[in-house]
Amino acid sequence: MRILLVEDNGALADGLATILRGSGYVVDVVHDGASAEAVAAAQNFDLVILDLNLPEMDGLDVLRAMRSRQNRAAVIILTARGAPEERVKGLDLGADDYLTKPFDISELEARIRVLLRRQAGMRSSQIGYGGVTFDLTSRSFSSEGRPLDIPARELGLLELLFMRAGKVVSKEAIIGSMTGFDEDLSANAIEQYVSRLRRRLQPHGLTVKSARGIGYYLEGAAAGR
Amino acid sequence: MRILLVEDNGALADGLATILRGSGYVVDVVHDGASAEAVAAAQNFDLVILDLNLPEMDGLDVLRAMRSRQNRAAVIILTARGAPEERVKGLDLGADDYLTKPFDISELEARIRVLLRRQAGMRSSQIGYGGVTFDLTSRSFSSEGRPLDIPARELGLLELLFMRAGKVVSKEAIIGSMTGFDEDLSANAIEQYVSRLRRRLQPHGLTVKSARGIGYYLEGAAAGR
DNA sequence: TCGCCGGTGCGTATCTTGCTGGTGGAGGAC
DNA sequence: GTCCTCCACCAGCAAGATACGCACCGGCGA
Repeated sequence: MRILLVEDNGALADGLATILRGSGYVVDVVHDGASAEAVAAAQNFDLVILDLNLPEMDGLDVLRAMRSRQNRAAVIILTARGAPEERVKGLDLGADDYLTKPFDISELEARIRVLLRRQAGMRSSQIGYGGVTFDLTSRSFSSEGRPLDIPARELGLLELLFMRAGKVVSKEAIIGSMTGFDEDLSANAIEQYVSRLRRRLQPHGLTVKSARGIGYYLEGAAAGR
Repeated sequence: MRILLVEDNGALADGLATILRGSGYVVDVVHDGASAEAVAAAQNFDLVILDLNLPEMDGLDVLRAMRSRQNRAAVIILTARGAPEERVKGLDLGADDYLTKPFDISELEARIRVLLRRQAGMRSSQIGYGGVTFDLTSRSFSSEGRPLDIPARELGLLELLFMRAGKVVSKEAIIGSMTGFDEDLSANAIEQYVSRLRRRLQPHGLTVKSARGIGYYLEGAAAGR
């Protein structure tokens, strides 16, 4: 986990950096707004701890610049100013949290854990295959950021194939997982869905291959988690 | 956007709920830990505001129970206790933020915005889609600098679609996040809002697409998050 | 009172679903 | 290599499901 610490008070910066390193984070320190801007633009950090009172460039301006550059790192603001309007402004500018000096080190560490935990949690719900990604939470497919418009039945089949990610799924297994107790589907119906899916997916670099007499599987470069 | 407020002090609960509703959130209120547990288990909320001092069941236990059930809703803890160890404990149990009473309403609202924004994967307070931008801070839409005048219900729906950033949102999810306990909405009503929104948004280059049998999503070039 | 907002009911247009049947190709038997 | 069988594929179709938008009504605030 990589943290950028922006703090002009040398003693405080050193102390914080030492403690955070002791907790296992990789910490880079800069002492003014302009360097913060430059470093944040050049490298990727998971988290930025940002003092508001900075020489060269105000902390809020650093934040604004980062966000306008689509930098998605989490940001914790540190400041001596306690005015509520200040805090609200910082938060609305895109900060994720706010601590007023003097603060408790263990509380800072707890808040860091919260933010890193959230970031980790956000990532894990997508599966990519070929040019297409599947979002587990919304159960929807998208290609290049655009949602794919797929009817329910075909979507169910595609989801199944995605979950088995490139392995062959037998026709019986497909029928089994797409029907309830009292319903049934002809094997031909499955072939029908496959045919329709193929046509729909062709522009997106994803193909459904058939294993003759056995079943179907996805072909395309696996990508993502 | 749906919020669960857990607070045993009746006056405070009423006051907060009124203010939040005034800001356009759907707010449900419960007064003790056991009910909080039950309600959170049964329904989906975008955010839970949780007092720690509760009858029946401690706030931290409610939080623990939620997280162990994989409930991923954002949680803000409210408490009179100011001890740093208390805060650290709350945050490490899975809370996303912590406010000590007495707190500033505008700060609470700012922190709510931060959490909702983060859930949507956004880093700044402005979201652009097609020719329309949404400002999280003022919860208002504008096109080419001019504010758009949209009735409350339609605004809620459009906000939801914006927050999901072009992903498909199921009709059930829409109904869920637009209604509280005792209310309900017909599926037809949603279709109605969509229809009205479409007419309203057409001049501004923004279209609501329907994924038949699944839900709705926004179409238009996404810009800024 | 008027006008706007929120919500329901219903007829119509559109899309999906599952089947049938015909065609073509794969692969085994000889 | 040739033939033959079986399987996969797809066009087309009818029935059913779903979304759409209009008409309309009640409520509330100006």
